[in-house]
Amino acid sequence: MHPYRTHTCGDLGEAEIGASARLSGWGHRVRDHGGLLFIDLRDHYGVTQIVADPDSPAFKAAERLRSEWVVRVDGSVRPRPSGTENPDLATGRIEVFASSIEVLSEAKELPLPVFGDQEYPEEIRLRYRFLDLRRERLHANIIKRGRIIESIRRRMKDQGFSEFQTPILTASSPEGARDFLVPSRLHPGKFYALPQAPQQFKQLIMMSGFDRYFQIAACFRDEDARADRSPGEFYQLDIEMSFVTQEDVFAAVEPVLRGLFEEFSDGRRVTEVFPRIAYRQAIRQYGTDKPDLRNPLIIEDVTTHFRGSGFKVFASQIEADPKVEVWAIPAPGGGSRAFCDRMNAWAQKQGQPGLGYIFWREGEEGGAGPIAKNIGPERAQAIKSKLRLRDGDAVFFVSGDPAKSYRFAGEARSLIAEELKLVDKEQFAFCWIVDFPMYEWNEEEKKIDFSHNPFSMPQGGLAALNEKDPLDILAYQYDIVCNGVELSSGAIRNHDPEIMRKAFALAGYGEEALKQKFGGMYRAFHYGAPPHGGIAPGIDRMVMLLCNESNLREVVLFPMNQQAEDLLMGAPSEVSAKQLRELHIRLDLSKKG
RNA sequence: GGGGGUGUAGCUCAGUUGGUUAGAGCGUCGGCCUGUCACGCCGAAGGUCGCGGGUUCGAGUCCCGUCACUCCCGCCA
Repeated sequence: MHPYRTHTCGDLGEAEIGASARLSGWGHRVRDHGGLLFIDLRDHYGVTQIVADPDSPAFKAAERLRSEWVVRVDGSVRPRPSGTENPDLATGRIEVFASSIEVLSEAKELPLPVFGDQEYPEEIRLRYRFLDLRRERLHANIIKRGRIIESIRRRMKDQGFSEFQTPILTASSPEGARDFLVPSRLHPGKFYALPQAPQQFKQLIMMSGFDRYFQIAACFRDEDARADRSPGEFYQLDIEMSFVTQEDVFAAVEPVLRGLFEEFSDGRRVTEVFPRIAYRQAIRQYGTDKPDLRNPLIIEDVTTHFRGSGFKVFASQIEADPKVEVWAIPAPGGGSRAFCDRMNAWAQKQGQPGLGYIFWREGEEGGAGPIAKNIGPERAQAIKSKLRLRDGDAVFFVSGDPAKSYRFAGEARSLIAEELKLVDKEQFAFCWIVDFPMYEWNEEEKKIDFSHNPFSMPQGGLAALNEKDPLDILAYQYDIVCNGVELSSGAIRNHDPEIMRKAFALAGYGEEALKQKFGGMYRAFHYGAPPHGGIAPGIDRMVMLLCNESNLREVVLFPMNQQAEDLLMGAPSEVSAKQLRELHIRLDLSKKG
C-alpha cells in the first residue's frame, strides 16, 4: 500500500462503501464526545469525516489529535447513519471508521486558526502565510488564479499568439518608475535593473520579425504600494502585435478578456461589446478616466443655467473665469434633506466648501434647498428636465475649472450611486478609454510632458506634431477599464524615427537623449520597423476582480506587506561583508542612524 | 515624504467620566460526555494594556514622543 494515501480527502463517496482506505491530511476540527470522536480530516482536495470509538485501536491516538496536526488514517469506508449525513460536504454521505491513526507532524498552538472564516490582521496573516493559505478562501483564490492564467494562455494561443520569455536582468531605464537595481560583480560600479515591464523588449520582438507575442510577464517597480498595487512586483499579460491598427488590438484582446471573464465570473454578466469612450468624454461624464460603468449616473454641464442667476456663488465664479463650469450629478431617489445634508457633510470632510444641491419633494414645483430658492423655479425646472429628474430625486452641483474639479465630481458621482444603491454588482462592465492626449502641461516645471507612454504614435503623425498645439494632440493610446479598475494601458507605437525625434523634441528632449536613454530600441527603428502596437493587462488585478477581492494580497501566494517586506522569508535582509566586497559595494548608513 | 485609522491573553475583541484584584468568546491544559459536523457541560492556566516619558493621590483610559501594522495622498504603466 502507498505509505500515505489510497484516496484524497475529497475522493470518497457511496461507491467506496465497504472498502478500506488510507487518507493523509490535516486535522481540521476534532469533536470529542468521550465515547465517540469525530475528526474532519482535510487536504487540498476536500474534507472527510473520520470516526473512532473505544473499540478502535486508533482511539488513543485520535484523542491526542489537535487542530492542524498532520496524520495518516487507515480505516474502512462506511455510510453515515441515516439522518447524520452532511449535505454541505462533498463526502458527507460517508465516513471512515479509523483502525489506525499515525501522527506525521504535530502543530503548536496556532497563531491563526485555519478553521472558520474570521478576519485576522495582515501582519499575522503574512507572517504565518502558510497557515493562511490553508484557509478556504485564500486557498480557493490561489487555485482560481492558476486556472485563470491557464485559460489566458490557452485563449492567447488560440488567437495565434506565441509566448516568449524576455530578460529579467536588463538595463535601467530612465522613464517611469524607480528601478530595482542589481549590482554587477563583473563590472564594478555598474548595475542591472529588473524590468518595469518588457516594454522595449516586446517592441524589439516585433522589429525582429516576430508577430503576435504574449507573455505572463513579471514586472518590477520600486514604488510605494496600494491596496490595488503590489509593492515591488506584479504580473502583466504582456501583448504586442505587428501591422495593426488600434482596432486590430481591440479585436484581438476583447474576446480574450470577455471569454476569460465569462468563464470565471460565477454568473455575473460581462459586457458584450466594450464601449469606447474618449478620454475627454470620460472626464466630463464620469469625472474619471477609469469610469465604473456599473454606476448609471452621468454628469452633465449646467453652466448656462447658473450664468447670471441668483445663486451668486456659482454665478460670480462663472463671471470671473471663463474656464469655470458647473457640473450636475443626478441622484435619482436622493430627494430628501437628510440625504442631501449627508452628501454636503461628506464634501466638507473632503476639504470642499460643500456640495450644492436641489431636491424635489412630491408636488413641489421649484425644488427645495438654498440653491433652488436663489435661482428661482424656472431655472430649477430647466435643470430638472435636462437631467430627466422626477419628484423624489435630487441633483448635486460641482463648480470650478473642470481640470481641477473633475476628480471631486467623480468621487461624488461614485458615492451618490453607492449610497442610493444604484450600482449593479452582478456584472463586469468593461470599456475602452481612447484618444488620450499625447502631452500634458507640467505646472511645476512649466513645460510640456508626455502624458503617458512616450513611444505612442500621435494621431495625425508628423503633420499633427508640426501643426497643432501640442496639448491638443491625441495619441493612439488606450486603457481597458473594468468596474472602475484600470486593467491596462496600451498603444499603437511610434515606429518612425522622424516622428519620434519630433515627439521627443516637443517634450524638450534632443536626439542625443533619445539615443542615450533608449539606444537599443532607437537603433532598431532605423532598420525596418513594422507598425506595431499592444497592451498589457494586469494579471493580479484581473484575478482580484474575478475573485471578488479588493486587495491584491488576497490573490497573491506570498505577498509583501505595504512596506515591501516579506515577513515570512525576512526580505529584504542584510548580506554578508563577503557578498558586498564581491559586488564592490560599501554601505553608508549614516543617514539612517 | 505627508495625512487618517489601529495596537489590551496564543487569536478576535469589550473595557463607562481617570478609581479596588483588567473581562468575554475562540484556542490551550484537566475532567465528564456514543452521532457530532461552530458538538455540549464543568474547571484551570494564560496580561510589560506596543514602547518611553509626563500630568495626577491614582492612568488601559488624559497629554507628549516613539515604534509597528494598515488605508490614503505624493509616487507609480
